[in-house]
Amino acid sequence: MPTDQDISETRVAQAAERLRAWLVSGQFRPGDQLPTQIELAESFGLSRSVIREAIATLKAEGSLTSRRGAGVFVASSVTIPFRLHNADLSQIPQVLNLLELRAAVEIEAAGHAAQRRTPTQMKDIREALDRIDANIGSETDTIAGDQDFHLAIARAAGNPRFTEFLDFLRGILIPRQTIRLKADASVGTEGYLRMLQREHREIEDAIRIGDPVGARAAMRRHLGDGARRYRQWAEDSAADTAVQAAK
Amino acid sequence: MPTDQDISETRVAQAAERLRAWLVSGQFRPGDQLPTQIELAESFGLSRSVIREAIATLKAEGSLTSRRGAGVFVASSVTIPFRLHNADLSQIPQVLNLLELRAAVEIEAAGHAAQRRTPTQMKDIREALDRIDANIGSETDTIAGDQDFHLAIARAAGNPRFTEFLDFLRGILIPRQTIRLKADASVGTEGYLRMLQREHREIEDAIRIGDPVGARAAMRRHLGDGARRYRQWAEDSAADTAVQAAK
DNA sequence: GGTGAAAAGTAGTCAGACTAATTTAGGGGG
DNA sequence: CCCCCTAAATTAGTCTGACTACTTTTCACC
Repeated sequence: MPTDQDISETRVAQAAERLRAWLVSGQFRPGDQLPTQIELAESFGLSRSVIREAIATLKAEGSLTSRRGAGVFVASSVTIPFRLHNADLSQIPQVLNLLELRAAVEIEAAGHAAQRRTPTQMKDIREALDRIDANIGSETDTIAGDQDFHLAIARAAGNPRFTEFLDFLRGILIPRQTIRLKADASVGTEGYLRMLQREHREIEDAIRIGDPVGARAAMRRHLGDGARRYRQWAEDSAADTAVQAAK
Repeated sequence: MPTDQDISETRVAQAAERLRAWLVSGQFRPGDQLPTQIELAESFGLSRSVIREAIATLKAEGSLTSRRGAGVFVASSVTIPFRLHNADLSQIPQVLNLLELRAAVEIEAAGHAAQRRTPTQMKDIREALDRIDANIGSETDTIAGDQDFHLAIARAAGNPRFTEFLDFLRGILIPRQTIRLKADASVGTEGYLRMLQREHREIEDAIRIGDPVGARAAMRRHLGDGARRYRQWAEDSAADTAVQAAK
């Protein structure tokens, strides 16, 4: 059985990291030419092969381009990738870990929203809630409404990175969430949705009156409950489905 | 004016293309081991360097992994990339937005750590603090110690996704942070570091006694102060440095 | 049959040389 | 003075061979 633990980073990874830092810090701006590979090798104290592989990595990520005979250049727009490795979302603990990460960001987003939301953003939040109320019979519309509500809060936080990151996690978790809601629905759609709406209202209230502590607390409660419900449902259905052997 | 058109693909690109074809065609399935680099070089009629760079490309894309001494393998499970677009960190607001995102995760990590930390993890946190005290004269050691402290807390949160994500953000923000510390240092290294340590101790106390609310509050204060200090320094030095033309 | 140490196998790193392309510099002609 | 052509310098791409660090396998020993 392989130990499967990456302890020591390779020098290629280290070099790539240093180069990424250069790009991101603005030391080299889009279109700029990097030092020659030989110079990089000398200044990093590494061999040219390692530098070349690091550059190959950044080229694959879209951050660098190179022209034979000319040099290595910074691509027009720098994007830094973050990868979720081993994202096996059939594993319940994996999903819970991601839900927890998302909760961390959403809780803080609610707090910022309470301090920064514009009147327009407040209106968007409120309208999302009203839409859920209106569609409380339809499953799909309700899911969409719930997404809208959380998205509106993220926007109101006034930090585009929050929106970006939550969009990313949402994309991963939505399929799971849909299943969860269906499971909950079997218990009793309407009652469940009304409870959700109570939690939503608490969040909205705190944001409206500009109370960041209250907004964070309400959001924490809301997401904590959601995670608990998911865990419960997952364990129940796991007991049914019996076995899922190797990975 | 450069022709700027890549007409002839490099051999690295060709090799990467052939390997990609293997993966999508299902000739090699997730978890499978590829032929050795030497065998690949021979069968492709290319040098090992070219094969290695092609592999580096596919690793960057998340399709392959390699284990030193063992071999190259098809990535066993999905890796989902999250990209920070237009991450121009020479812009101060951009840095502040990322610091805020990091704070959201670190605050929650401190809370989880207070509830979940093992005795060993508690010891790691404490040792990181002691190390900062011991090196309170040296700049570089202190920065490393600070990183270790925050890293130990992230680990103690018991959710590997937190560690992963914070590592990612740290890699981006470290160069900035280093600069910031130097700037602060000019004001008075020792006094500044002692203040940092006071904040650190508060966090550590709360985690030790298992108080998640206190841990989150202390971490929020600590990171909030850090962001304020960074903003202050950035605005000051922007006024000074005025211009930085081309190189 | 289990165990531990030696051997074999494999990716990671380094050094140097050569190839092919671009960029720069210089010289000659208009 | 400018333009164009050629030659030199520069630079990324490729190849070779060696060595290191780590893992897996083998095999003798208990």
